Amino acid sequence: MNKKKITIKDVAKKAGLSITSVSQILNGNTQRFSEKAIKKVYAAQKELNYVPDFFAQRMVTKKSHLIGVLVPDISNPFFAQLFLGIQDILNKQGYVALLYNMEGDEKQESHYVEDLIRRGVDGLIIASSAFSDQSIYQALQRESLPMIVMDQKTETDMVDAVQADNYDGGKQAALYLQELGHKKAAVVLPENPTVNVRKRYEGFASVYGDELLVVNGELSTSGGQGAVKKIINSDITAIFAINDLIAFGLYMGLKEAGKKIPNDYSVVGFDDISPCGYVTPPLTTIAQPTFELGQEAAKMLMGRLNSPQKEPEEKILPVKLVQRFSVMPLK
Amino acid sequence: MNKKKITIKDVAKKAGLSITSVSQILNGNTQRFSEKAIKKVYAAQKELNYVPDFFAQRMVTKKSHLIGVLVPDISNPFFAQLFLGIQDILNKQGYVALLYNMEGDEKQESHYVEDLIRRGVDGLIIASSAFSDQSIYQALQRESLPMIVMDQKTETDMVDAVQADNYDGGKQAALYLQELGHKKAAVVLPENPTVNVRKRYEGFASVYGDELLVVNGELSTSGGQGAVKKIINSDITAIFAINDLIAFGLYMGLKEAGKKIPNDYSVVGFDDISPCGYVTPPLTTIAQPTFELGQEAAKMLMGRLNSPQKEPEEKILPVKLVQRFSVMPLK
DNA sequence: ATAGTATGCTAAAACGTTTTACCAAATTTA
DNA sequence: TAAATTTGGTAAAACGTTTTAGCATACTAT
Repeated sequence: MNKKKITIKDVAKKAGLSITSVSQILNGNTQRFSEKAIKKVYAAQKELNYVPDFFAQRMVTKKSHLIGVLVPDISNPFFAQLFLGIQDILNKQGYVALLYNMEGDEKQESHYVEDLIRRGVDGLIIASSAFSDQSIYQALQRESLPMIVMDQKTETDMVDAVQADNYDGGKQAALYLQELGHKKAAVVLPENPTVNVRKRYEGFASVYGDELLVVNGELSTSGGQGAVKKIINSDITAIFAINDLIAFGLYMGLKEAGKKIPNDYSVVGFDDISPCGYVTPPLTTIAQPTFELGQEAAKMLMGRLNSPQKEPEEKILPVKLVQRFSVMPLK
Repeated sequence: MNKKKITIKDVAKKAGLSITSVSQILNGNTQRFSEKAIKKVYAAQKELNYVPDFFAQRMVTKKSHLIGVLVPDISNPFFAQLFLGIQDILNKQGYVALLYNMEGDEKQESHYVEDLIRRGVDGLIIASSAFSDQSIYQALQRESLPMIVMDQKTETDMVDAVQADNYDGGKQAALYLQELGHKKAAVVLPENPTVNVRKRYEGFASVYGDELLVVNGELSTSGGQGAVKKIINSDITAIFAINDLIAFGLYMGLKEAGKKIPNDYSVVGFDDISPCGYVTPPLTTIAQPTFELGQEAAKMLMGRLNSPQKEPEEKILPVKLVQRFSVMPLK
């Protein structure tokens, strides 16, 4: 039970060198040292099974190799997938992600951010909505913490950003539906949409113009379910669900109402989360490169960490329509 | 741009007291101090907007208030939900979860655990499989780090554990199916099942005995899809998918094969993840109290942190059958 | 031979807390 | 009134690194 922590001092003693030398060599600054010294240090390290104390290290370097990640809902497979992409890159670079789930209380977002700052994260990836909160942005500026915002870039932000081509996605969905003969369409989206969601809508609206029925519903299955009432009271034949969860809600609601997809209504979603494939009928949707989106965000953050002064960058990844069986040509 | 870090020293100076006093008071050890001193310290803190440096604090206290969480696949909504439950409790207590996703390379699990240890986590929640790896266990013992294992408890482990009543779940599924007249059933599960999965199987087998067709398939949709071939070549009428993802795979495979659920085959799943509700037909399944499972694990870990010497505890949460529309009585 | 320059290494400061051990003054007890 | 105790506080050590500044010694060039 005598757990004596092994410190750099022990290694130095065993190697017959100074603490400084051990530190330098172990950190790769080997230029100024002899072969022999280097060998001895590594040998001692191995023998003692020495690993530097994380907190002591961080205290002096001020780098935690910790990245804060904020998502609105990790139980939405889209964000789980996104997180996986982020983690993929981060881990390869020796960084680790601290995941915070906003779940409802997005007002508290600034509270979480404060906490993340306290814990000494080196940077943030914000895939959540309430970034609009100016106070967050200022807190980050104050600490000069780099961050990447996902899908939330407003034109004025001087901040790195990565997003999917939401506008084009909406447009593709609309073009596809129109080509198949659908004259009138509905789109269901939240009342106060975040930027990315609004872009999808705008892309869609750019082709459907006035022949568009807008129905409000939250970004969840119940949001979609709640929207069907208005839809079945209209004369539209196609529905654009602003995300897949809403589309699934429509599935449920429409079934309850005795309507068939795609016979009565064609529906296309957005995201391409995995249930799209095993729902009935499989959902035609606009696929985001979700994993890659996460990777890209992480890469961009790593990039900024290495060169803090470079110009804010913005990356837009393409989306594509994946055709399954929830859409039919209107005869 | 002159970002001078505010330290406890600054607070001490402003309050006209010693560093020691400030530290004590701010940490709630106010007994030995006068009202006046206390007031002054708080005032100074507020005025300077002082917050203790995380790493300096940790370096001396050795507590990170960080909990490592290992899951096999965060994109499975089950684990996302579980994580939410964990986070719910942890955050309320001022702790934070470090989520690691094992995704495939479970051999690397011990590598991740090492990393978690290096980063100074105060404890671990392991919902992953390869805990069998003895070396992990030893590493943790060596550092005397508390951990909770989920769904992986083998009889011999002297470790805190929380799990769902997997055996009973399997049994409930079987009883239900049998009652509806199904004489022969199949169960699909991985070749080398983890403990929890085996328990489900055993519970199911305890009622079906010999009339049981065992088909192997991984814990994913593709695992279920791959299993249908063997199933349609048999004379069984009911299928127990050892988790919901497998069930969804069966949905896809059976459809391809031109079979209908529940008319041709009744299927029941396990977990009750959210897609169960919007798949067609909605999936009858054994519901785990997923969120609560996570909460319970977190609570138990907090408990052990506070009293390291208490006896290892084991908690089993009940599961229940939720009937939807993927099962029919056999006429 | 002498100045200059690599080469190989180290002592000590710094990072910002918590904790330990102790002290002086004021109050109580005998 | 002397001794003991309580009250309100502090100085300094410790935590385990990285980094800065510098120091011999040996080699090179003039």
